[in-house]
Amino acid sequence: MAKSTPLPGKNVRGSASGRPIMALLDLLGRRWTLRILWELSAGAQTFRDLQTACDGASPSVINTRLKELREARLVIHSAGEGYQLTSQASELVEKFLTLNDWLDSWARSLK
Amino acid sequence: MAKSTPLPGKNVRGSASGRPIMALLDLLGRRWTLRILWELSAGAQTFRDLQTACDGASPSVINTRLKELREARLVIHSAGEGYQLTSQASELVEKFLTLNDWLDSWARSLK
DNA sequence: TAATGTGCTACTAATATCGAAGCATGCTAT
DNA sequence: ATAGCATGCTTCGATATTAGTAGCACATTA
Repeated sequence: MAKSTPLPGKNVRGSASGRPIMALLDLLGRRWTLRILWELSAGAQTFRDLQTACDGASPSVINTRLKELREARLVIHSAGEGYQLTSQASELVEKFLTLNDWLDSWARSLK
Repeated sequence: MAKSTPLPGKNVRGSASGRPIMALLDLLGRRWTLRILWELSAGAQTFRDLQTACDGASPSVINTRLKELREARLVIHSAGEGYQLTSQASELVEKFLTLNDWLDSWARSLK
């Protein structure tokens, strides 16, 4: 059975509760998903640019992740611009990945 | 070659830059990692309780994730208490805990 | 019309994860 | 002391996911 896109209200891998947080944790816990959101937070990218930015990850995975992110309305594709975050995703990435201070302190603590 | 724990300053899957953000994205993008942090944010848990909370995920994966999280100093294990977040990890998880409004709006937008 | 860019799909191989079983240690009650 | 019981795992074959390479279809540009 093919893995389906985790969305609020649906059963997701590891939880049958339908709670949005579980869908989000499942979605973001797939390989390359966080990285893609991160790379797109810098601005719109074409499929190939995105692939390059992701250190040459397979097109098959990139494409699967983009499909999931589009179903989850976190990414949209527009002909001229390429792939970009929805405003909703921008908010998420802002909350989630504005971690500069935290990252510095994490890195220091591990030296 | 076995997958190693992604840490700041090291080469991680998908990036040779050593940047802390890349280590974090790799670490958090592994299955169950986000979920474990989420479950532990409610308080310390024993290995088995954590496994139950994670809907019966395999002990092998849970154990691998816990090892990684301990190496990354995001989780500690104390004999009496079980597994728990470090203060650093708590700060990080704050980011998820403050997502309630975002999650509601995400869920609504997908109905 | 040939070259280039873009967004993919198809396929096989490698890796990661699942799922069940079970082991070792340290309690605790009998 | 010993028979449970909880905890923290380890092992292993089966299954699922991801990686990696090749190449197709369409559009634009030269």
